[in-house]
Amino acid sequence: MKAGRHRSFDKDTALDQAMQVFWLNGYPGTSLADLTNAMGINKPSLYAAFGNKEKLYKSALERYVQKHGVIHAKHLFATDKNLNERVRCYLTSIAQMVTEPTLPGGCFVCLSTSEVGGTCIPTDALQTVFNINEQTKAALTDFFTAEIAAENLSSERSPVTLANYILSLQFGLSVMARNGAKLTELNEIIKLSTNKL
Amino acid sequence: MKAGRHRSFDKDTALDQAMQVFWLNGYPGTSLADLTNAMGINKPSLYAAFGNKEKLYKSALERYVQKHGVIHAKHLFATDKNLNERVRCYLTSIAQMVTEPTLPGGCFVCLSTSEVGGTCIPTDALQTVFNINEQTKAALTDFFTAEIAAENLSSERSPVTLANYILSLQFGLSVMARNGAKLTELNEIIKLSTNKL
DNA sequence: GACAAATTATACCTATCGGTACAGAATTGC
DNA sequence: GCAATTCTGTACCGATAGGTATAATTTGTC
Repeated sequence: MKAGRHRSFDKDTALDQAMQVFWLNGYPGTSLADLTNAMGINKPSLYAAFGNKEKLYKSALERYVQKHGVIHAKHLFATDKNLNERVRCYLTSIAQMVTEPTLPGGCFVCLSTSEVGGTCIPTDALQTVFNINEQTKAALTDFFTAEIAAENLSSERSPVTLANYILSLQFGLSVMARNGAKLTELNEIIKLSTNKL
Repeated sequence: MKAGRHRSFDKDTALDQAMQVFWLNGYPGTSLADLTNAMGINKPSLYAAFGNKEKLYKSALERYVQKHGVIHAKHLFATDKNLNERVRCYLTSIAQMVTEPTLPGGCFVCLSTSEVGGTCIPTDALQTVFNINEQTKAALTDFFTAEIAAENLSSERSPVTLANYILSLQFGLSVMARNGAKLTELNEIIKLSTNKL
């Protein structure tokens, strides 16, 4: 055990709280006071544990991906369903999350991407958002490449185009959720989107 | 002519500048200094002409709708194309705008909708955003209702569902543009989205 | 138990936030 | 030309922004 006074809060729990605040309000809309209130700590503790606002934001984004982002991909690889059903389950899983009442609503990465254009988000954080989206796109591209190779899908359209299509659907669902759309509505959209893959 | 010193700037031009700043940075990401710099006026002039930050934001949103929002609908009613082509032209028109290099990128209303969840946007402005989206949805619903009545479209799916689908596509295109997607990529997405309405 | 190391709470820093008071400058009606 | 009116520029307001110095407190090591 290392010497010195012990941290009186759980770092991961505090990061979860910070993530939810950023998720709700975005980067410029979140103040340090918002963060310390939600995390139940004071500023020096925040800076000692997480660096600064920007680094905390990046950590929150990465935690979001781990906790609420990667969990949906498993539906794409379920062995007991055909391609259409799997993509539908994947998107429905996302739709459930973005409308989940106990969460801030929408997708944190989508909000961050929307805010990316502005001058108020530090360059490093901006790059983190781009990287996350690039990873999602790459994963979807790989998925569709494999599906085409397995002849579950026509090769008429490129895997990249299909990946872009799904990614833009995810974004669309997220913003719709922020606009107050209900899960049933999102599921209707998904049905419409995936009946012609 | 009314008495007193004349306003030394054009109100509509100044509003256009403000709109672009809000469009780029969002509501919490835009400061009064950003606004006055872009508008080329100082704060008392801004307050005299536009009220305050929130009212200016609402005015900017309404101007956005008039200047960059309503112009796309005409493609839905072109008489020389079938339904699929018309919807495609509508979405392509939007895709062009959200990727237009001389504009801030993405859709202002989409960004505002994304930011709606937070606590930093005043309630009135929030309501304005909801109203705009409600109008868009209503217009699309009316459009699809008419198309079904004209037997250009199967009545399997409700006009509201179809409207939600198109609206979520618009949002998806907007966020994709913010993520750096090129117009050609967005057009691929649109082709994929509309090839079996 | 003394000391070194690490965390805590308070208080403070400068800069900027949204918003305004006030004085001077410009314009019209008379 | 003068009064009334309206806008502009500067300077300022209290509050809050992100961030930190400092001292007190808690811990493991010797």
